[in-house]
Amino acid sequence: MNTLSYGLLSLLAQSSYSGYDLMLRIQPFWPAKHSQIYPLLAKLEQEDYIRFELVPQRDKPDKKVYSLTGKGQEALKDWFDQPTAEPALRDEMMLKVFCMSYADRESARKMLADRLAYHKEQRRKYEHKLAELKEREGWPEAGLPAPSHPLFGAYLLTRKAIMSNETNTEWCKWVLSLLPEAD
Amino acid sequence: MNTLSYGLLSLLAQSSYSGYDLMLRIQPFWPAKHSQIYPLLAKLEQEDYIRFELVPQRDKPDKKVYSLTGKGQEALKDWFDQPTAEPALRDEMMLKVFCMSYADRESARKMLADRLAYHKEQRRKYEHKLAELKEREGWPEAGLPAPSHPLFGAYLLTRKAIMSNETNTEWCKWVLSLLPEAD
DNA sequence: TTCCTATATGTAAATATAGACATATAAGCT
DNA sequence: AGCTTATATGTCTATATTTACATATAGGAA
Repeated sequence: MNTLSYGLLSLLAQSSYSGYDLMLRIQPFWPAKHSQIYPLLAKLEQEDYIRFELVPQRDKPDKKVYSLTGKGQEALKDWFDQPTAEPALRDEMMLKVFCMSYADRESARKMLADRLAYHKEQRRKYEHKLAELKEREGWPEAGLPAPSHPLFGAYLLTRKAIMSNETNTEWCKWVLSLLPEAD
Repeated sequence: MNTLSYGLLSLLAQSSYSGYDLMLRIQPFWPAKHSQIYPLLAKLEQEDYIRFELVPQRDKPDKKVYSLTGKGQEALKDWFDQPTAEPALRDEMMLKVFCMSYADRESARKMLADRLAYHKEQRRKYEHKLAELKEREGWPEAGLPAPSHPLFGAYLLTRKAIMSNETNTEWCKWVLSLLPEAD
């Protein structure tokens, strides 16, 4: 049981999902390809942490909808109380910034403009997710979901993503302001 | 040549470092163990991107001090103009937050308090690095280093780290305020 | 019609990363 | 005297992760 496994269980604690859904939803928190997810789900199913139901679909391939077993729920609780690993950020751009004084002004500006566009697109997605959350049944009519609310965690994470997004956007704009166009 | 390789070249563009130094300095931007760094440096040296000088030391083991070759400098410039990969953040805590509504209040508070302590310690290190930068020779007496200054990138990255640190700290405190102690 | 994207699931091979084993010196702690 | 930490470099093995190969249906774009 590695961290990604627990991440999948954690998502399944909130709702049942197909492997494809899980793959898409875990991206913002733990990037992984489907080639890593599917074998892991098969292993978790074999070891009785999760089970699946085959759901035939029209217009789309059939899917396996996974849900937590009792053993899975217990594993999740045990994991929660274990020490948490430090976050690991790997960003090629930060490595490039290190040698920025040796690069062309235009190259540097382009790199930052690209990152800014990336953040803008991400921001759009986060706002969409927030709107989606607020339409989910059980969402409180006023204020935030309580800590016991199943959507509490998802809400906190979306807020976190938006906060980080704003900070990163601000940083990119600041750096661009230090690199005036050389027209 | 993978991203870590370019990261090492990027650090060496700024100054000469031993493998041990490189390992320590690249951590905030691209976490890697010495067991990954040393073989990579040997490969980069074999392929003439970097060279080293054996430096005997008293009181400490001898070291290899690496520096960029002309080929390394060219590779760095070419890399800079290539499209930059998206950042990848892997944080076990974010996965735990997803299922936080199913965990004990105390466990959740402990997790966040631990993270807060981690951020505080990191903040101390970043401030130290900033102070260190300002003592380096060539640092401008007033204002920021110019974009052409060799320390420009390091300064931008330290500022970025501090900004993110503040945002993450703020988020942790906000979540803790939503989880009052159940004394 | 051909290409690309999204949905959906899988496997095989290559690469990246982490953990353990190995060695050496010196300082500080118990 | 033995333990831990920091400096310093390396290898070997296990695991994690990515890339490529595979297949199937449907919709939209060119």
